[in-house]
Amino acid sequence: MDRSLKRIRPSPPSAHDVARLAGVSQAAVSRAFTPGASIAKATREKVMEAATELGYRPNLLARSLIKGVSDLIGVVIGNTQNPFFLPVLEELSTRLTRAGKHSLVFTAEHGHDADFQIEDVLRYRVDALVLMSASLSFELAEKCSREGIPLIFFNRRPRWDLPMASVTGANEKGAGEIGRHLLEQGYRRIAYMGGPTDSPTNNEREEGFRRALEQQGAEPAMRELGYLTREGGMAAARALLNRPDRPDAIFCANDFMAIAAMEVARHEFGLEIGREIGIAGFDDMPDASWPSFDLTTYSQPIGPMIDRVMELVLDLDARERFEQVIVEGALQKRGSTRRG
Amino acid sequence: MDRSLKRIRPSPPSAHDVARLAGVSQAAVSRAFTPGASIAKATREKVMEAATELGYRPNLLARSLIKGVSDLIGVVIGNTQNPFFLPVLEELSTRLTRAGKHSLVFTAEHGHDADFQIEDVLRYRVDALVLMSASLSFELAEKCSREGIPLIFFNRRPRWDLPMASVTGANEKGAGEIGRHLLEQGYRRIAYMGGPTDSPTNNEREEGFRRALEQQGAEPAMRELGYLTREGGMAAARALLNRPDRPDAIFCANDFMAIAAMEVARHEFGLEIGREIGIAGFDDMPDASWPSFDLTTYSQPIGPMIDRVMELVLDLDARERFEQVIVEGALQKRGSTRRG
DNA sequence: CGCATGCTTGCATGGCTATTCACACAAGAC
DNA sequence: GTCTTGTGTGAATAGCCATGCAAGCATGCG
Repeated sequence: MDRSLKRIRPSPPSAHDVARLAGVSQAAVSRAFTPGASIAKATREKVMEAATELGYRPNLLARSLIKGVSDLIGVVIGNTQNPFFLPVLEELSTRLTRAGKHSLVFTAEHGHDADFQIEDVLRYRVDALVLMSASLSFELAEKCSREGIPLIFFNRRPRWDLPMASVTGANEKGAGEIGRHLLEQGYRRIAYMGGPTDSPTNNEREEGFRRALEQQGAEPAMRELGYLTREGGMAAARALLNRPDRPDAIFCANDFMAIAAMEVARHEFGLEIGREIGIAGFDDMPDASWPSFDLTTYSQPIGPMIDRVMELVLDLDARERFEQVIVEGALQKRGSTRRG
Repeated sequence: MDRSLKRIRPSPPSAHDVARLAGVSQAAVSRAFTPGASIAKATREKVMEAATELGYRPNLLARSLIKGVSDLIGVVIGNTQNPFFLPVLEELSTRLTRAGKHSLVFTAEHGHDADFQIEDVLRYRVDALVLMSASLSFELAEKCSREGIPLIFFNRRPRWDLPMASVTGANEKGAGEIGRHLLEQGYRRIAYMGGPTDSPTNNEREEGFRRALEQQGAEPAMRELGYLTREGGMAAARALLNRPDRPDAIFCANDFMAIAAMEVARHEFGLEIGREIGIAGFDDMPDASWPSFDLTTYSQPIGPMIDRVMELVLDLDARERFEQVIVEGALQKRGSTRRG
């Protein structure tokens, strides 16, 4: 009986309310809030005044419904402990907002499958989908493309030959530079420590590295593939360092794992980093330059990479060009591979 | 002339299309997709079949428009380099998705002001707003509350006596434990290194720390307040360590700054961490337990904290109780404060 | 003064779905 | 066989805003 739910939420004023107060039509209100619309200055002011008084704010959901464009960009972050992605996410979100878009963030729960959530993403009619280090099943990818939603992979190339763009660092090139650098420094028993073999990023880095060693006539690298977690990296490092032919240098698929390896080498095996064991990573994430790590690595320049992502998100034409953009970084020589 | 924009986007099928194909009304389609709605099993199947054939997916924007509930939760992350927030954000986003909500992420561009963006947030009719380590001006906060949008501060108490809830770690208690721990370890010239004084989080930690020292009859701590960036932390550490009465222990407002301080102490001043200088932080972020840091800290348990955030987001009643939830963590004694 | 032009404005409609209401129909009670 | 329930269904409406269209108005030109 009159168990009135205490104003669950006072429904916000609509354009009609404003129109009534301002003594104009609802259409005028709409135009007042549309930059460049055909409306007299005086009218716009009247409307704005009424709007302020009522606390009116156009409902973007309704606008999206009409325009068929939501201005929402889905961002899927692969479930990773890798701190590299925090600045990336921040930068992306900032830039999207500045461009009048907004980021709807999802996390891929179990490693690979952003699958389950995609359904939700699509229901919100996002204008584009940015996948950060996450994968996608064949069907799902197809579903998006059929839906006309551009797919942009960040830091990961799409596995199949499907219509989607990608922005990645210079994996092969960078890994090659790391390989040559290690040889120059005099390391000879070199290992590669990577992620899962079904990760294109991992494979490109390994391949670039392998090829560089080969070209220099060096022994092929030992391999140890773990997961991309902290524990995975540590386990992989232990496996390598326990080998009878213990490597004297390790190139890790990313900085995060490199730091894990460094910690194991230094604190579990008592090795002096650089002199007794060289360690290199990939990404140049902020942690890499802490003096305690001083990690040699190949940078993935976040700013320029996001630049390219934004182009792909905003440029309609790009939807038809499924570019594989590669952004070059630079070798960061640091103490972790300094021998003498 | 017929410069047809090559199917800008094939407008997705609507409930009407499905209804026509299935030979039912649009209402039936709606019901088929509404769990618990009054619809015959056979009808639902017919609808689902047609829906699958057309690739139909209910438009959440339209649904939101009707229901007056968007299922969108605004998440504002303060512009911070602090890696602590990546796992927090991931966990929050995952949990929201699991609860059928979705996170609209914004970044507060210039330190304090999430202000500018709030306007956008409100236009999307978010159901709630979670502020992570970000502040909000008085007017904006009021605007939200007038709009009926619950505000939830995470890791930061609202500065004014306004209707908003907060979930924070046990700042005072934790800082007190750190203080007592440092004294127990025999440190005597103790410093506090914190963030800006207008940050309630900073102030609570400093206050808890100060009081603990006082109760133990110890000298009041030296203070050095920097910004919450890496460079700020390093600068503050240099200032402290250059003092004639150099402290023998430093408690930093968070792990991120503690690590910055540790790096300066170790690599610029050549001090042995623990023996010559004790360092403690707050948060227990993943990096803190790398053996190279082995940082004593007070944990902010992400899981339980997010639990409480979710309660506040989901529980309608909570909107009327503006709770200040404090989640206790535990002192993590590690090597960075081990003297002998 | 007549008319063309350009700027403003309101009306009406559309976009997509959830929900109320009334109604049809089947099953069960008597 | 009638009456009552109950279940399923469709028509109609609402929710909020943008936009095509036509009409109003003023201005400028001839």
